[in-house]
Amino acid sequence: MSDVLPVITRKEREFQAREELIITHARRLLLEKGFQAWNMEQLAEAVEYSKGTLYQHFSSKEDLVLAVATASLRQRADMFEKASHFQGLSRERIRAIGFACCEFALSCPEYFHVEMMLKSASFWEKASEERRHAHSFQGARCWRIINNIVVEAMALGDMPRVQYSPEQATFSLIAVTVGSHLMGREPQFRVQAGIQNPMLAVRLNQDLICDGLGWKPLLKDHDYAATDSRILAEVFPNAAAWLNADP
Amino acid sequence: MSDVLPVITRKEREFQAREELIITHARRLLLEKGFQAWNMEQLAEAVEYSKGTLYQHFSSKEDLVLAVATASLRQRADMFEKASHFQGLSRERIRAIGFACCEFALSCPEYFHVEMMLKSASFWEKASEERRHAHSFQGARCWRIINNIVVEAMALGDMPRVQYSPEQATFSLIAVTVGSHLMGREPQFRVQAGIQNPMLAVRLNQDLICDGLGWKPLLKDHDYAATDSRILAEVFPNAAAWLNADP
DNA sequence: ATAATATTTGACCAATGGTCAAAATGTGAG
DNA sequence: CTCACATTTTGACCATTGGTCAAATATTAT
Repeated sequence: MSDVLPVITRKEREFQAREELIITHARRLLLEKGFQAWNMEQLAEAVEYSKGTLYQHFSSKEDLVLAVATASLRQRADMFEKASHFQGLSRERIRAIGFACCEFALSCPEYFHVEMMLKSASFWEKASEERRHAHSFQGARCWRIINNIVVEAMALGDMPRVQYSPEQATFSLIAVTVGSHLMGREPQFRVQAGIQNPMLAVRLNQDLICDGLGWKPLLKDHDYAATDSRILAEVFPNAAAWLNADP
Repeated sequence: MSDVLPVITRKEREFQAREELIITHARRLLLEKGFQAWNMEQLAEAVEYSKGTLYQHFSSKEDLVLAVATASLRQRADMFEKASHFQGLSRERIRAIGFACCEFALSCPEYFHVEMMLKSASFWEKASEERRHAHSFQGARCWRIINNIVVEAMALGDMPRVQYSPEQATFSLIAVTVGSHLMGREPQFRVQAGIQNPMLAVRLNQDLICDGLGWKPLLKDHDYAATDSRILAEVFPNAAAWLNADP
């Protein structure tokens, strides 16, 4: 019961707490206004510190935004990890990941757009080396979790391994997911496509890819509604009724 | 043979030519540097006019970038239209659109990222009303061409119409395509997925969606290599060997 | 209490999107 | 050709904002 063990001092804890505060407010601004329509002064006011203090945490506005994205991405990986422990068929497990991704998208609605933003070279290179590394690390976590399930599915014979490599299948799943989340946020597309619940559209598209990959059991050969109930109950007990609704 | 008919005067032609010049250079800068890492002064130098002249064409930097995106999108719709005249089965025709989209992506590599950029509210509202309208119009053209083929496929019985509405199927195709193009441009993903040719990955993912939709004939039931040869020969005679290569 | 150290602040700087009066160019009548 | 008028182009100028740093303030140690 001494002060020796904790290598994190009170100061450092306060510093970290402040960093989280800044990130939270920056995330809100990103969601409400995008990247351009707010400035560091406004953010400083919002967190009740001065601009100079912000720059003790982040080397640039880009560095800060990358930190926001990475925080969200870590949450995404955490939720993927949790979902990956779901007990069931390989396709049921990838389905749990699909739910996790929707749950995540509801919790971090700004994420996918921010992620697209920081892909431009000029953005990336204005962020600090550590933060870039941290972001890549969390991205790799997400990739690995999905890829592991795909590899396992092929090993179990749930998915044919002749046509596509596991990495290609993983890429397909990620591409359709990102594309669906991005498009599902566009009012114009939502109207044209008559989409009421964008998350349902995301999961539908994931199903199409899985069926296309021949990932058994196919949609028509299994009672996935029962699976969904289990996933919601076991993995997201608090999420409740956000997905099945199709008004 | 008089000067009466052309309602476009020499001045107006020169004005339009200069606008195209500006858009072309802006597109190059967007591709090389993204949105932030160049300024209107540099662009003015590049086109050998002054900053003030640029603002006779565009009300803001955002307005200019939207013009770039719309010019690309018009080209995309034109190529879709051309591809949609391909004679063949409904799934062969949607395949021709898939090729058109890859050909387009090679010709306008900056497009998808720029498109994502202008989805943020602050960006959109800094552009002029006319340009926003022009952009929506070209977007609707692309949508309609795809949707028409989907509707036709369902009418012909090539695709089951019970599970998904044509609009949902169209949305799936667009989402997977956009997602694949975006992800395929990320070196990190390319390495992880072992992708040599991103365009091949895009078309593969489109195939997965089509198979998932039950769009007959399925990949395994038809000689699509022959179809591809026909598409390349008939629709893109100049494109030559950019796609089948799988080194 | 006081000195030493660490932290916070906001005035300041440089870069840049956007404006506009003045300069330059084009036009047409005499 | 010349001059007056209209149109177009220009770049100095302004306001905003990302980023810096010396001074002010707070904290800690003696």
